[in-house]
Amino acid sequence: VTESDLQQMASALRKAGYRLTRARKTILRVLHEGEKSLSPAEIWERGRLYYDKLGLVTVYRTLDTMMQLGLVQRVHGVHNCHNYVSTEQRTRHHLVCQRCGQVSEFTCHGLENLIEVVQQETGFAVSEHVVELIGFCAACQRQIIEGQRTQREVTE
Amino acid sequence: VTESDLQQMASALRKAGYRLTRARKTILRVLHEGEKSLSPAEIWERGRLYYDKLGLVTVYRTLDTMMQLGLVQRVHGVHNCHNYVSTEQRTRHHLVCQRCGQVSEFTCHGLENLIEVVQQETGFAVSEHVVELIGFCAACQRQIIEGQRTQREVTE
DNA sequence: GTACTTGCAAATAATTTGCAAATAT
DNA sequence: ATATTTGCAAATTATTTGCAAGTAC
Repeated sequence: VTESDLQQMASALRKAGYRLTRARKTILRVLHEGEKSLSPAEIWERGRLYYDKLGLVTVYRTLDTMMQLGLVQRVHGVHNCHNYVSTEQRTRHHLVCQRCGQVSEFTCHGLENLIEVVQQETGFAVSEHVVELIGFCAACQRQIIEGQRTQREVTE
Repeated sequence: VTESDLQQMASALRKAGYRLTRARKTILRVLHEGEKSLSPAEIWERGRLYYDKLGLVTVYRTLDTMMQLGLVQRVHGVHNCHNYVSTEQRTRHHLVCQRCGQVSEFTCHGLENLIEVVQQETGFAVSEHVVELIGFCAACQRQIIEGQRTQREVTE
């Protein structure tokens, strides 16, 4: 999450022939600094702190183009599938905290093997994959335990 | 995809204290015979062939309760995340054809190991996962090749 | 200067809620 | 008999489109 990452994403837009407008820079920035995945509405909300004229429609349109360029990815929770994160690395493997929403990435060993086996067995040609682990991050686990303790104290 | 599977799902509803209504039986049946994942609107459309008074709202509500009971699962395509399939087995691993929409399941060897490693490394407690492979089924691969051949014949 | 982009308003699509009538047990 | 469930209409929410004004290059 460095400044140069941001530059890189900006130049990817430029290379593809898109103009580097204030709205797009704002959206890039918001996605970039977000440690968790964000809905279009949330991106809009945060973006207006930097650029108060930003329109929600522009957020939708920009997310579309950025998806096409592979600069952002959709995050598929068990329920919510409409959040986005910026593609920092090329790994497509998200670890999603179902309490605080934090999204981190993990390296997924052995997936290539699995894909190979499945292709052999089924005749499928696999071109994409969605792999997400959903659970509770370390911090939230601690807070949940705290909460239980507090509750017990109150109840008794 | 047998008749007794259907019975089983029906009795799961009953056990959870839900009534076995005509609408619910219809929705179960549609999901059950569907080889591919279906959107709420598609389920409604197919369901009305069996029960013409079926309401779309009921489809939404029934899908909610069936999700809660684990009788259906959402299928997360790269774009579309609002389709459902019935949970025949307990595997949560879908192989999705991006051309014809067919959903099949595959056995996912080695995932437990991966989850274990990630938990160790990150302190995350993983409780759910979404693993989907997206690509082209064998039949669609053949048809694509056919199509190219035909096109070439036409062009030349 | 000009083509691309924006933001608004309005249109469309998707999902949820309130409630009287219907029905499963 | 009665509590649950339904289906309709209406409300809400999410997303897309048309278009004149604005802006990056």
